[in-house]
Amino acid sequence: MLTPKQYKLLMFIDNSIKENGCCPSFEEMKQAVGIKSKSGIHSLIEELIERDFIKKLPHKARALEVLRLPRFKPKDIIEEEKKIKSALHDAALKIPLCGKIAAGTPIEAICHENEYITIPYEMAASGNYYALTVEGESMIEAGILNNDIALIRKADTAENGQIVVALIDNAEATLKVWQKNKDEICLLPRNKSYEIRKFHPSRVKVQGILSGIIRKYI
Amino acid sequence: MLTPKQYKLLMFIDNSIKENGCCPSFEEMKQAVGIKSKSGIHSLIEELIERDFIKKLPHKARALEVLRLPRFKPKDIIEEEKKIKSALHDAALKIPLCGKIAAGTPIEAICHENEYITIPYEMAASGNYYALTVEGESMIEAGILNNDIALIRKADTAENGQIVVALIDNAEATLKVWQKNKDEICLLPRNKSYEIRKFHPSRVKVQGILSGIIRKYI
DNA sequence: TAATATATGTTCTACTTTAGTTCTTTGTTG
DNA sequence: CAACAAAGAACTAAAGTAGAACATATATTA
Repeated sequence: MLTPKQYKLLMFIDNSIKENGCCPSFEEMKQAVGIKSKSGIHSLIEELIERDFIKKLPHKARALEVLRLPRFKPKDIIEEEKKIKSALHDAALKIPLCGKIAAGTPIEAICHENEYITIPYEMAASGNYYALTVEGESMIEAGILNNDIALIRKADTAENGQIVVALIDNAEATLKVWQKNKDEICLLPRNKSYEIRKFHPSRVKVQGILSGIIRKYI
Repeated sequence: MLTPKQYKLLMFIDNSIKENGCCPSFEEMKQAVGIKSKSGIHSLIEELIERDFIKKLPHKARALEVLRLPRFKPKDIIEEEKKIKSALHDAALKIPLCGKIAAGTPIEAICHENEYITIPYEMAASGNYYALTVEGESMIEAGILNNDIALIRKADTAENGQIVVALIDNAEATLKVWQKNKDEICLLPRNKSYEIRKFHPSRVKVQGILSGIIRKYI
């Protein structure tokens, strides 16, 4: 049976010939298998020849031929493929990135369908999510900075104290702490130099609840 | 198997015969393959004959015959594989989650190999990354809160002003703003109630540079 | 049909680039 | 430390490029 490297190389050569019609060079094999020296490839190939998996025209370059393929995969390869699969599963969550939150238009209107952000799987295990770029400093004391990416779970109601995306007069979307009193909605900033805004409940709609923050440092 | 030029020529000849019904001349092949001398074509053809891909009627002009073509994969399989590859590329990376950053022991020592966090692909396009849970409030004015997940890019040097994971006396790891003066390292908090700590350069090592923050709201 | 022109194919030399081999060093692991 | 795997340098070989001279087919036409 083959070692993982031998298996990987054999499959690469076979695949490469079937796809490109021509035999890969040692340099290409190096890359594919992930080793840094041609001598490594050389010995792998000798081993594959010895085991009758490939044939070589002597004194020719790029003149390998695959004779047969192994029936079984080495265990390590199976393990690796499983990992890749689960990584794929975990990573499958892409959510749309919907422009800037302080913009004066409703969120739906400014969604570009082709911008997505990949988010941590655990972060959005269920429900519908979207992402916004935060503009402005009004939530700075809640650790939400300008240009942070806010992950929003779609919702139309909120509990007091939650940070929400609120749509005011169907025109302006903003990220604030939600507080509903008897006859009014208060949108609380988390920055002392910003003022609390109060609205009649009919003027304000919850568009989503803040579910995560992602920030990148350059 | 074939070299790229051999493959190109073989496919051209095969195609040409199928399309025009007759074998192309050397001049035509020169153009098709992109070389400037007939001798090159000649040797390519000799090689193709040697490998049993084409046959030649001796002492005849334009008298080549294609015997076989390299085995190909069905196109749909190639397409599918490409899709998987690009999905993988887009997929989020998993990086190890390494315990809490304020802990008194060096980071390497507390890494649990089996805890991972999936992060946005764009966030860690290259290099080696790991993640830490932030403990404490010392960076609160930089928008980094208790329990945030800090994404760290492994590094052993930093520029002044960057937020780094600093290891002090090989014992204590901490997240602070890095500032190197003439003869001392200053670790600056971003919280007025914390003090700046100063060390002799020999006592402090950079373990990584803050590359991202991920926060989850429940 | 023989002579000839043109198209086509072959061989040679010289050279550059790419590919493959071998050997030494280095590092790892049991 | 022995056994092994990998990395790298130095080397050898093959592939590719180019041009010229030569050889052979095929077509033309006197």
